[in-house]
Amino acid sequence: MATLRDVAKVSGVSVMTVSNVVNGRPSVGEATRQRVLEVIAELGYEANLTARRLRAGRSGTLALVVPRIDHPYFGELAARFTDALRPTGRHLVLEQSGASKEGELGALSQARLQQYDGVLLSAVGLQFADVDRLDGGVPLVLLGEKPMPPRFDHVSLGNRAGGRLATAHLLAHGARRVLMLGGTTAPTDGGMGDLRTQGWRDAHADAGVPADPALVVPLAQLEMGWARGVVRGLVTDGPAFDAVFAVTDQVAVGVLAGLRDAGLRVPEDVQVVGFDNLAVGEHVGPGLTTVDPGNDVLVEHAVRLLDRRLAGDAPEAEHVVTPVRLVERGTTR
Amino acid sequence: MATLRDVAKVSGVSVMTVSNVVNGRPSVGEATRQRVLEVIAELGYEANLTARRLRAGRSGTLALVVPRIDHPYFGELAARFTDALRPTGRHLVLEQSGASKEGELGALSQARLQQYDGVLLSAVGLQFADVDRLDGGVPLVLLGEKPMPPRFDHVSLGNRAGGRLATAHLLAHGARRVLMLGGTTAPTDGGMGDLRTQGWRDAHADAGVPADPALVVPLAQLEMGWARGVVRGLVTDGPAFDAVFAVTDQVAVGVLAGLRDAGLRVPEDVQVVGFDNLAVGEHVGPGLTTVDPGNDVLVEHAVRLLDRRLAGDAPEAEHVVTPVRLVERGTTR
DNA sequence: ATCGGATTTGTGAGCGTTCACATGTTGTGA
DNA sequence: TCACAACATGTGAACGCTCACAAATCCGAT
Repeated sequence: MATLRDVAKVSGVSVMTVSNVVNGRPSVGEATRQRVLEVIAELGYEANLTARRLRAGRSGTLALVVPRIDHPYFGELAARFTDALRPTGRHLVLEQSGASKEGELGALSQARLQQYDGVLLSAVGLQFADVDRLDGGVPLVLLGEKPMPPRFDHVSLGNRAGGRLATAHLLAHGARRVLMLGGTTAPTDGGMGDLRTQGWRDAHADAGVPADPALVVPLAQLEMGWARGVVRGLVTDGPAFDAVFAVTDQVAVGVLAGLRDAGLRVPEDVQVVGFDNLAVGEHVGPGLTTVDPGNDVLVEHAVRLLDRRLAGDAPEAEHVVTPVRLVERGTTR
Repeated sequence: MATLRDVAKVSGVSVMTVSNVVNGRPSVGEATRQRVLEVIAELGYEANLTARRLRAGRSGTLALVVPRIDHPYFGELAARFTDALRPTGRHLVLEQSGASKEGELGALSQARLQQYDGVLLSAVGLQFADVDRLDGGVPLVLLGEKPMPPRFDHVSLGNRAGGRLATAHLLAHGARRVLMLGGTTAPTDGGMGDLRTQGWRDAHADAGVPADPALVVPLAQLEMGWARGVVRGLVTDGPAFDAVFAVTDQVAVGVLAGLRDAGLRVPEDVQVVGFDNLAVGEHVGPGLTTVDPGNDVLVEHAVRLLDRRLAGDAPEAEHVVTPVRLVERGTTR
């Protein structure tokens, strides 16, 4: 690989002048610039980003850390961020923190985060303490639901409002026994499950319908297959229900399959609402009614907050909650 | 951030000794090692990966470049690679080359690729020439279907065999007019569409059933929504068909929705087979019959080939094609 | 001629690490 | 007592780049 020095030698100028040309700095004479550019093309020189980063401290690269990229929610989110960042000339790489504790810590090590100008961290699997340990060496914006150290900028979805919206919709359309699938019977980590379940309770209170705790069914995994099996079991052995609020669309797809397995019709026998507004929801079954969590707003704010830090402003941390919106489709009446 | 020098100063040894401790090199006395480790813990020292990479030339980081991470196929693939690589101590970052030409070139620039020890490049949107331009500065394994410069290691799916398998299955189960949705009427770039369509032709030839060219319908986008609309249109205005071979599962999900829109039953009126064996296929409609493209084998070989290059062996490039397998579910009889 | 100022180019150091090698330190046998 | 390993630690340079600053060049105005 050609280096700055090679280019300098061939074009008969100093290394610094070549650097100035490469970086488009103004103080270079037109003739010199042309000559240098020719040599650059000739030698096929490309800047060594590693060296640049070591010296200059920036890399033009941001990272998005997500638990698992094969969860469609994160895939869609990652694509949104990439699209939002591309026009600004920065670029995004994705890191998976993974399910395992070690993978998570590895992804969060200062050593790794240091490599980026800024990090968007989806804190789903992380505990407060894990995140608290990170000393703000790198501009960091947290994404996700859990309570997190307030010194970090933090954008979360309107989980509670969304749960309320979804459940209210079901109750308003005649449901009386709304299964909260993937909820938490007692508050655990203040995460997604807790908040969406709280929204489910809120809606019941609003509507004056008693919220039967037996209808809150936790899920060991928020996966389609798992949810499907659980729903199938609940139809025969569980409490009676005439609607399901699935904690995620992923779960909702499993619910639809499970209800079909059990011979129940949607929405006639059981109504279903999901959460996330995944692309697949539009095309599954009669169309999944779901809560749009405002990912566009999430991305917009996250980028804004990160930019603010990158610009060196260090105002007090902000905590933004996105607005949610119900998307009505065929799984509700 | 603490540096090697800080640690050295505090623990009263030289920088090199600290480096030796950090890298677990053997030539360090036990007492010294302990002291240094203590200081490291005390100062919270973590190695600067950028500096290490600049000096040592390796980073322990591999990259997987995919067109769009929000396509479930790539999400699942990325997760597989991450899982396969984690035990080996290396780690994987994901880059999106994106739909745009510029994004693609950016992701493929030597400058970017240089930052990694090795690169897995999913060459879906790339032309032969784009890839050919890359001079092997970095160990590179190509993934994907298109014809590529033979000097690169290359793993591709058994596209043609898969198309044949899918179509044969339909023909064997009574279908006579199999729509090839997302196929190519004339060979274009030798990519996925061409190959799977060729498989569709193969199966017809095998079965002695005439392959009506009118049944090959290209798709502007391989997306659920788009495919859905096209199918709906074909039911009323297109050639008669009693089965659909969808070029991807993503398309197949759209097909299922489109057929439902048109009031057709699956598999009674129309049978459907997809390609990719995405997780969602199992739970959509009556369960999507699909071709498993052997992603496990893909990953295994890709990692093996990359490791070979990383080890410095430079034997002749290999081109591996994965074995495919039909997964029978409810959308076929 | 001389000067000040703007413009253009060059110099040396250093980012944090690792490499090749030199030096120091200890123990062992003759 | 000395030579010679074997082990332990240290030295200086270098990776390729950018920073702060110094030096050179050019220009018209005095």
